[in-house]
This record gives sequence, C-alpha cells and structure tokens, in this order.
Amino acid sequence: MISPTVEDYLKAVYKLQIGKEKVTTSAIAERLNLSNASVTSMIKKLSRQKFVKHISYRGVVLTENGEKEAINVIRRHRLVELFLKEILKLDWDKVHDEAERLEHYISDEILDTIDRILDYPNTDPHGDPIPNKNGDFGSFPQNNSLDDVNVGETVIISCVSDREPKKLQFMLKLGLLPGVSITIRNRTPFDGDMDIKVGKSECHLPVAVAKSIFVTQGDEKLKGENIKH
Amino acid sequence: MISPTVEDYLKAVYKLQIGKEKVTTSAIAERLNLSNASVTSMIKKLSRQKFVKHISYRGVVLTENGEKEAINVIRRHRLVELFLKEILKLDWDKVHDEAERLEHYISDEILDTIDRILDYPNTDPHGDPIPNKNGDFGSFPQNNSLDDVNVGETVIISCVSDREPKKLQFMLKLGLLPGVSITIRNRTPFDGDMDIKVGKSECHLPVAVAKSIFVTQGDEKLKGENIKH
DNA sequence: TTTATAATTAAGTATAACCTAAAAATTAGT
DNA sequence: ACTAATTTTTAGGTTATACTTAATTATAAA
Repeated sequence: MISPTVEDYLKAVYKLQIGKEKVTTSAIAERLNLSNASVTSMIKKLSRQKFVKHISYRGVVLTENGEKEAINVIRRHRLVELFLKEILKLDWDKVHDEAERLEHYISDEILDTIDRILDYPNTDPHGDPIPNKNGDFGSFPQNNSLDDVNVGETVIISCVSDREPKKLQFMLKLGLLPGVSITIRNRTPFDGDMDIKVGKSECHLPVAVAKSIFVTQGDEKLKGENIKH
Repeated sequence: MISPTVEDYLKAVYKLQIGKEKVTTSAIAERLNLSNASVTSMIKKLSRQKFVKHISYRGVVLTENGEKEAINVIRRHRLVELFLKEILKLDWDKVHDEAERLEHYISDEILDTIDRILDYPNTDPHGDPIPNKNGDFGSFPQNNSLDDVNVGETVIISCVSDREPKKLQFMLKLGLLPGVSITIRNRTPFDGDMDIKVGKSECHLPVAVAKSIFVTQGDEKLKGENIKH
C-alpha cells in the first residue's frame, strides 16, 4: 500500500513537473515545507519503489507508474471536492482542505460511484480539470494568469488556485468564479493591483489575488462544459 | 488528536462493556486479534489519556470522556454506513468494511451534513441504533438472538451482525433484513438449524446465521421507524 | 494450598517520517 | 578556469505509533 505521505510527494512532483523536465529536491522541500534532507531520503524511497527516476544532484522525474499514481490522487482529490460541493453543499472555500484528507481514504468503488453521480465531470469547483479513470485530462485551452492580461481585454475565469480559503472567500464575495467573464479596466502602477469589471459592477483586485486567478481569452471556447456553482 | 487505532480500542471496549461492569484485557485482545501484552500497554496509554479507568488485574471501564469518544466513533461508523447504502447505493454487505476505514476521517461538518441529508436516522443498514449528536441512542425494545426464539413464534428482525459479508449476502438472498417478519417452523435436533417462514417462502437457516440475527417479538412495536431497504 | 489462568512487565522489533550538521557536488560569477 | 555560493546528499540521529515473545506476578479455581 501507498501511504498518504507518499501520495502527497507524488502529487507534489507531478504538479512541479508541469512544463519542466526535472523537479529539484528543494522545489519539493519548499512545496511540502520540509528540509531538503528529508526530501532526499524520501526520494530514495520513491526511487526504490519505482515511482520516480532520480539522478543524484540532478532531480527527479516521475516514472510512468509514478505519474499514474499521482494522477490518481489528483483525480480522487478533485472528484471529492466536487462531491463535497455539489452533493454535500459544503462551502467553496472549505472543500479543498477536506479533500486533502479524504483523497487518501476513498476506495475505487466509492470513487466510481461519485464519478457517476456527478455525471463524469471535467472540472472541479476551482476550475481544475479532473482526469478520467484512464488518467486523461481531455483538452483544455491555454491558461494565463490574470496578472498577465493587458488592460482593456475581456477574459473568462477558467480556474483559481485552491489552497487559500481567505482568498477564495474574497473571490466568492466578488463573484469571481470559474466561467465568469471579466474585463480589465485599469492597472495601478508600481503595485500592480487592477480594477476590473465583473458583470455590472466594478471592483479593485490586489495583485496577489490576480496571480491566483487563471483565465482564457474571452473569444475562446469556454473551458469545461460542466461548471456548476 | 486521537489515532484510528485508539478509536478502535475505545469502540471495542464500549461494545464489550455492554451488560458488564468491567472489560478484561483478554476480551479486548481477542476482539482486536492482538496479544494480551499489546492490549495491556495500550490500556496504560488510554488510562494516561483518561479514556479508561484501569485497575491492575481487574480490567477497565470507560471514563465519561472515553465513552463519549467511543459513541462518537460508532455514530460516525453507522452514519457513514447508511450514507454509503442510501446515497451512494453501495451493496449492503460492503458498507461495513468501507465505514470501518472512513469512520476515522470524517469531519464533524461532513458528519452533520450527512446526518441532515439522511434526515437524522435512528438505525444503520444492519438495524443497529445510531446515537444522536449528544450521544443518546433513544429507546429500543429488547433484542434476542433468533437462536433463542421458540418454535412457532413469529418475530421481527431488528438487527443483524454486520462484520461478515458472506453471511450478509446469504441473508440478503433470503430477504432477511431488519424490519422483516419471520416465523420459526421447526428446529433440527442436535445441530440447532432452523426452518423458518419469510414472507411466503420457507427456508432453512444454519444455526450460525440464526445467532447473527436479532429479533423483537412480533407484537412489539417495530424497532426503529426509518428502516429503508 | 497448590495449580491453572490471566495480566503485566521487560526487552525488543518494525515502520514511517522527520530533523540538524557536515560533506560533497554542482552552478554561477568574475 | 577558478573560486565562491548554492544545492544536494550523507551521516547520524530523534520521535511516535503500535506491535511481539518470553518471563514474571497476581488472581481465581480445584
């Protein structure tokens, strides 16, 4: 069996690996808030178990099997999140932390069931894609950070980063949810904060929040078809 | 925090304590399949944490707090079982094992929610009572083992023991579910097997199964009002 | 009162996951 | 290319949880 801790490492490597070909020890250490030494020794274990390929001093890459396991945890996490939100009506900003625990204890049978109940969804409550049972994510349009969008442009929120309940509550208050269209009105020089239009109202967005919101161009096809709020 | 293992011990003590005033080390050891020595050392730990009162060589009793925690785990277990059966439509004989794991990881908030969704039920899928949030079980009529019922009597199944999927599948096949009325037709001498009438059909019941079925007298009020199959 | 049974203590194993400090390898700056 | 700074690894722990067998001690039964 694969321990919760190992699952967390695999998930971390998977996420850090996106767009790169190697993941460094210190990147993992930083993400999981551990010392480099701890990470090195866990890497050795993961390597022994053939979840990663490790070249000393050169970082790690997930093996095919490691990636399979990582995607599986992500699938469990995101399906559980959506289940908690849609079926149990848990608050948007709370589902992440609950799923973070439960993802390690959901059996395949239960997972299949909630997948069916939710009608095989493609995105979780934050807009992140849910891989299907085979580990395929389907095709999603390119995402940019809202922080990188030019003044005057109109974009659609595709997903928001999920780990900070405080930020999520703030976004919820402003209606900044996946699927929502917004226009950049203005940018404050120096600090990078922005004024945006959401629906009919205007509001001010700290740059830290903008960095946590990912968007697609307004004219592109809406990301995901089953977004439910 | 209270570990899954400790929760299992508390549950075991609680169940063994019913009808007795002390629980012995060996009774716990037998139920959990552990050596007496292991149990003794865990008892010391539980005692330090004030979950049990232990008098050396004389057995243990749950403290008020220990009982509270035990009932809480039982509540989580039974609500999860019912949730899995009623909402996720998991097979009757599978819910016990799944709940055995999940009971340790369900937050209060999620538990409250499933309690509400199930409309504050009183009994789990095997007919066992579910304590409410305050730890009260409500009043349930006296249960006897089907094995103790005389030939000719008609009784209603109140609950069945939940830990043996094989037995549960057998009962399910014969329609022996909580709430169902049965009549004892005949008993085989020596082995104690019985012939019973369930609905319109007659069937033969091994004594081992009869011992796992608990019943109330047919004329008494039906145990629990919210039994759903 | 001896004997059988049950419970406890002693001593140790196994696993999992983490740490600091020191050493070694790599990378960056000049 | 060489030195310095940074990163990674190794060495050598710690802590926590939960289990074991074998030997001892206490209790209960004959």
